[in-house]
Amino acid sequence: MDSNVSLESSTKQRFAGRKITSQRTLLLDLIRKADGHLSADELYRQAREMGASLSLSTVYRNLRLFKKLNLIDEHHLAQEHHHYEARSSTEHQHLICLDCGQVIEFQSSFTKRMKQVIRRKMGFEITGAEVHFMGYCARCRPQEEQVNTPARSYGHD
Amino acid sequence: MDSNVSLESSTKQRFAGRKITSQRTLLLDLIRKADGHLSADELYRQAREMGASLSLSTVYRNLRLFKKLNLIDEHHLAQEHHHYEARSSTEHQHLICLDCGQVIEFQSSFTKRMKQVIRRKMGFEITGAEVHFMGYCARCRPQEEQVNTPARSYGHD
DNA sequence: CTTACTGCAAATAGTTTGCAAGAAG
DNA sequence: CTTCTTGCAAACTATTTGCAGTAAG
Repeated sequence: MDSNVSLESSTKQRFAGRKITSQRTLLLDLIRKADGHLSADELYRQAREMGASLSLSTVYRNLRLFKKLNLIDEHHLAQEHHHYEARSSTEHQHLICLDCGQVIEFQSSFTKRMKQVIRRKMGFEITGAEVHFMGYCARCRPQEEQVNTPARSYGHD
Repeated sequence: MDSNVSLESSTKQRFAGRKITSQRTLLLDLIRKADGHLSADELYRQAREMGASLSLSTVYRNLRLFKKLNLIDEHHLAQEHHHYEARSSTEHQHLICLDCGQVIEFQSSFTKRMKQVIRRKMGFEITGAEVHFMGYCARCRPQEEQVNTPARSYGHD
């Protein structure tokens, strides 16, 4: 299955015929080195802090390009703006704490299996997944058990 | 028994002390009757078509309220705007076709199980989930097995 | 040289907010 | 009557685009 992975290939190949500009190289580098997910604005700021000369439009334009070339993934987390991260071989999901706002990554084989089932049962060919769980992390979780919780009648757990 | 189906309770209870306005009643009705997910704008348009007098801000304000009261769920699909739908007892996930744009709902017990595992393993209390799979539906799926070809009109930029 | 890329500013899309008028309780 | 809600317009945030100048190939 790894026969066609090109994430590590040369810069030339990366951009598939497009021109290699300092902005593109830097942006992709920053995304790859970031350990989490970045917003367009965070990315822009980081680039400027490194002394690079580029504009926010360039950031957006290139994010779109990278996405099209499958170099990065775009996530629609529970926030107003998007987040981007380098496409990696290890697929993962996100836990979002509604209190402290942190985003925790986790892995689960469920997603992979779910995809298989969907392809078989519905003929839907899945190319990308976004799995987000919202809730409260161990630290922010309320201690006491609510008695009259109105919003949790999902066939119990 | 805790199986209070609060979704069907009286209008008074619904808004938890807030005032009951014609706009609120209509909006919630429309959301409940819609079989899919609506955007704020679609909802606004539908309401206007029914002759109702309301503004887009009112739609947004009330969507926010309904969300807070757990009457509806907000989804961040792979689009620029949000989608809303009545909170229902049957939890479901979304398949989004990147070609024709349709959003298909499906159910899977995987999600429920994943949530259990996460709570046990990570102590993360999950209150809401968004599971989206992007890809190509049976109709739009290319016949040939081109998985890695970015395919289709890449035009430029 | 040629064509694609960038920066800037202006344009959009989606959503929020301040304030005065109006409706619910 | 009092308080909450609405409508309108203006504000805001995230993102896109037109155009002329600039850099990559």
